[in-house]
Amino acid sequence: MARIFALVDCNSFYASCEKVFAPALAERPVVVLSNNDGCVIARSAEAKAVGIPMGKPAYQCRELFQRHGVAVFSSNYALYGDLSARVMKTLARFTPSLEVYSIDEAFLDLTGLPQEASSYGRHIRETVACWIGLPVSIGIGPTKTLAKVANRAAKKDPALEGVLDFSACPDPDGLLERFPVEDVWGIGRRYAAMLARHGVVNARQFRDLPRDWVKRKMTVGGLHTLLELRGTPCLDLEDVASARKSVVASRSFGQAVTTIEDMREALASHASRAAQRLRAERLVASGVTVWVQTNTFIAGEPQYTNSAFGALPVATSNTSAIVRTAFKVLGGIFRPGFRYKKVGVMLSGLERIGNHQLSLLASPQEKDARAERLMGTLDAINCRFGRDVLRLAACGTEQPWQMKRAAKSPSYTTSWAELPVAKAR
DNA sequence: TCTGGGGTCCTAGGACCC
DNA sequence: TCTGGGGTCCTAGGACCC
Repeated sequence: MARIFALVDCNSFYASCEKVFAPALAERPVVVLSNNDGCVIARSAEAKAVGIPMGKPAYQCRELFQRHGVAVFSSNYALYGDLSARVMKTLARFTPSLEVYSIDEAFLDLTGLPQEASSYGRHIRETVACWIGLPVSIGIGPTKTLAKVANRAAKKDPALEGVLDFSACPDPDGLLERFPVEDVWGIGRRYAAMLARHGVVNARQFRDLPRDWVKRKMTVGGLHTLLELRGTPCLDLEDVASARKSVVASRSFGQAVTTIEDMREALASHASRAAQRLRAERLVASGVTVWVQTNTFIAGEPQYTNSAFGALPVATSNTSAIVRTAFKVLGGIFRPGFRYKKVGVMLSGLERIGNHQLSLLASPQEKDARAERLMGTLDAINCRFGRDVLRLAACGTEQPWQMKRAAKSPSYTTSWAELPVAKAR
């Protein structure tokens, strides 16, 4: 049976989340900034209309913000993550098979749908708007790549009212011709530049290239994209999440860090977050990579970046064990005399808990069990009373390196203390 | 002054083995 | 001294995604 895929994607997701709880902002331009209040990472339709570019450093936009009365928010991932989960739960009602592709996108398998696909899409769209208060766009097609194409077209053309079925499109070739090749899923900046040198600038031209040329120039990934544009599915729905291979935690500092003491505090705090994510997914890690980095944007300042790997004696998700190894690795790469911008940690060699190889030198089981209970208690307390209420002393108390979040909205849906208040008259 | 964070996959090439 | 073919594993780098 011919496949039918739908891609549902929330419009200006982070900015829309902020609007859900601030109805006064409904018609106003809204932007959300990256961590550390660095760059613009989300813009409402109104903010796009006044010409605020994506990815632009916030300090270069101050004037635009003022002139147009833009509401500016620091990113609030607790809020976005929670609204995302609600959207996904809603979408799951509409399909036997759902792939959560990112925080604001999901693929739905609509193969065998008894009714017309675009009216089903409109029904999904209205339901999400009504239940969650978020606007979505829906693209439908015989492959995931064409569903992506349709989705973007649906978003761009207001006449489509947020839903487009590629298969029902009267002029598919024309649609692909108007579609810039760099906007095709799987074709990034580098490949787009290479293709432009060969005179290929739109999706139709790309679709009609010879397949072995594409395979040679862009490997199998590029070939899959080509075939998918021709309507041959190469990518299936991944409805069971594939096993994660690594966990990364890193942040830029709010202000430059120069001492190893501050560096260790920040590293301990990132490593704690990474270890907690490991435990939440019932995983253990066998290796720790640490990297440090100065601020490459400051010309004329001495630059240094380095990274190193350390094996954990036993695969573990225990925060203290991971922090201990991370400190050892940091000791090997930290050089005094630099103004550091960032420290990061990556946990690798992940395995399901219980599956992992026990070391011959492993400590007695009793000790392991106690450490495990301690971590369980720590997670439970932080879950109940708020993230980081309980943390390792090594994370410090002053934390001068903490990132800036000057304009964060309340955690409306994930913190008792910050619930929105409604008044009735 | 101020420039995000977290992932995956593919390939080429080197080391090493028989 | 010459010297083939085949395999595995690891790493680095490049490309992509949101």
